[in-house]
Amino acid sequence: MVSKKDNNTESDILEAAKNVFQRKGMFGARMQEIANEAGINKALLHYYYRSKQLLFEAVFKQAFGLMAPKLSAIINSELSLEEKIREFTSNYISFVIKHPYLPNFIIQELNSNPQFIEQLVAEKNFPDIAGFKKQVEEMTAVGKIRPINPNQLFVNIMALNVFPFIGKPLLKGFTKMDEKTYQEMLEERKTAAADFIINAIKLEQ
Amino acid sequence: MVSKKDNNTESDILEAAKNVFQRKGMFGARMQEIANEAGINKALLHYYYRSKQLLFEAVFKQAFGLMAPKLSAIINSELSLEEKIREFTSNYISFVIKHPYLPNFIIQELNSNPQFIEQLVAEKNFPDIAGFKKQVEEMTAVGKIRPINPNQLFVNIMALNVFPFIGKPLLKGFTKMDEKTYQEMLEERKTAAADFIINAIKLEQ
DNA sequence: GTCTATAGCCAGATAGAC
DNA sequence: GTCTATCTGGCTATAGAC
Repeated sequence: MVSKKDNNTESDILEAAKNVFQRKGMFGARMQEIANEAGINKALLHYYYRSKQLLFEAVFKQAFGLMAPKLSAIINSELSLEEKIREFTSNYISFVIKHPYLPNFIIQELNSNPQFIEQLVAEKNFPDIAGFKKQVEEMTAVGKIRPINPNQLFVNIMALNVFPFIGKPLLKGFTKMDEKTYQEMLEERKTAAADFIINAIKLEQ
Repeated sequence: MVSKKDNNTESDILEAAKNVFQRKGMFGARMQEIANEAGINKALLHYYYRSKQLLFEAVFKQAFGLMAPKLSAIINSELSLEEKIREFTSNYISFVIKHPYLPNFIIQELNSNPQFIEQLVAEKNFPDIAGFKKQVEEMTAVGKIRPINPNQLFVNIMALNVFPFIGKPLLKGFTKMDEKTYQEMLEERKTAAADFIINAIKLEQ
């Protein structure tokens, strides 16, 4: 039995580190700022996590671990292709509206630390999408959807869901949307993004 | 007349800085590494650009200035909506295949330096997309496309074009594509992404 | 314009008291 | 476990010779 009392400091640190790392990234973050946000002392960070690098990895793995299973659960469910797309889009956008820094954090760190990927793949942290690909091929074969490379469809689904969060400043610059309008646009995407995808692939019978 | 000789060192520095900043970001980059890559001494960086911050801004503005006009030219052309989408998608993807670090660099820095946006907007560096929006509304009004919020369509177009570059490590992890397959997928997107968009909005008459 | 040498600062990490 | 004080290294920036 692992003792469960007194794990407050440790989880306070992780929570504070999450906030700071997600806002500032690995290099932009300061241990002092994390300590302040956790309401403790710098030395304690090292007592619990030994180094900045290790603290960062703990945060990253927790963040990634939060996203991956949600995706996996839907991808590998018994739902029809159309239902999967609607379900995933709606769930994902709702989730990320509550954790807006998450996608950018993950993407950014994966881009600057390619070794993370190998590690994550090796540890089987990536949900398998083979079932999804097969489903797309079957739907194509029976003429229910327009022929499409399953990888392309997967990329499109991810792009339409993730990019509005990562590209927010850029998109706001172009479209001149204010913050409120942007949030409404994101809300609308819970169904609008799925509609867009379904329309793109569906064949009238 | 501004003298044009002897601008080699200055442009060597900018080129080296571009490479390092795009790979490592503002905080990850080291002045020493930039100096090495430019084949000169650290002190010279300061001689030409005064500080890391100013050098960074020079790189960023050059990068952003490379992308924005291409987009603007197409958006504000006389092409039909469908042609604009096909033209933009094909041009953008071809361009970024040659400059793969660019989108991530721009997005990342816009996300961590919100003041950049205000500056860019103030300096009118963002192409105006009002003409595009109007075109979408007209096409909707005459029943040529499915009704869609023009902002949503714009977001979708950007997402489908930009995300495959920014999310590359993530997408490779999920789809298990190797590097060669991934590049082929990107090539295919020059037309496939546009097809996807057109199919999503087009109405059979 | 270009270099070497170094100042000055700041952040991560540690020692050691309590 | 938690704190204060301090070490240490690395990085930006500058001084000054050539």
